[in-house]
Amino acid sequence: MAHQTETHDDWDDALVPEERGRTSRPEPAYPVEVALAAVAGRWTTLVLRKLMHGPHSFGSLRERLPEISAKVPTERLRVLERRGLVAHDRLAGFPVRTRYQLTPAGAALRPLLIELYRTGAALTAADAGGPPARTQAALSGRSGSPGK
Amino acid sequence: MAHQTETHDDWDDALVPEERGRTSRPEPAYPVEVALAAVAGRWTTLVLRKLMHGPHSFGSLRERLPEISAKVPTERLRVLERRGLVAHDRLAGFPVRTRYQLTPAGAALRPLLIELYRTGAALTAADAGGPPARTQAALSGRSGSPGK
DNA sequence: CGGAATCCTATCGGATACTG
DNA sequence: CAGTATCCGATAGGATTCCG
Repeated sequence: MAHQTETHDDWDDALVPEERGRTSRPEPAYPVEVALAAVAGRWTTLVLRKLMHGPHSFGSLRERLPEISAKVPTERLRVLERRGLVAHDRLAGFPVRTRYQLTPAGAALRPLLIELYRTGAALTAADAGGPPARTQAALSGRSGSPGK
Repeated sequence: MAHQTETHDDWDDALVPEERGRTSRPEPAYPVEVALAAVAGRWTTLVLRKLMHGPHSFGSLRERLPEISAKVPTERLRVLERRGLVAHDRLAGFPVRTRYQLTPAGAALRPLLIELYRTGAALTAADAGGPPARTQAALSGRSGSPGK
């Protein structure tokens, strides 16, 4: 394997397929950060999951998530809206009813939620199945030049 | 479609394939939360990405992530270790050198990182391509019984 | 070189109370 | 019913300093 003069920042094409992914800091435009920002925050994935089933009203969401406080769904929904992941409309008439639903962009988060579940389940299984994975013994003790 | 007496919490099998996924709060054992916890925190995904390429020393990591402060990588690495995602061994001898590398469990995060990038890139593209997605106009005005 | 300890600040999450 | 406004405690992140 050829190593260059200095940097061997070998960018993995699977992890960083584009040029804009080659950042050395967590800038907001970095795609991974964008996706994380979309699902970040307590209750966010649960709200999204509910909305994946279809539209929900404000109270309807709170019913399904009983332990959520008053402010949180408001905050979450507002952020999700600002990001274009959720939209709402008001069904006027009686006691005002608002309907929240995912936009196409929001619906696009579905594969990510599935992958999050899958990964988390796998990690949990690994926890129970095997030991803490102290791979120390598997490490080779090469003490060559530090490289840089 | 059969609806039961009260709850029509139709659980999407893709989103919630198992019984333990049927939670109404963000409990730590909920797989999605497990996965999110693994990649949560500033710089975490970047650290993981570096380690995906292979082992790194403490200083090596800081070199690659210049703007990271001293405490953060320590904290991140410790947390990742506690979760069994990273392991380290010390290459004794001269100025002590420590080698961090992913455990098999840590390497299992790779698909998630890829999916995060993919999703984030898609969201960004949607941002640039289309308007803020005020789908209000696209919402159908069904004013039937709220269901519950 | 590789950390641990300490301090400080910004932000988040939650509870409560009030408004449209 | 559907929010908004305010307060507050907990925590995360960053800088700095010191120790193995």
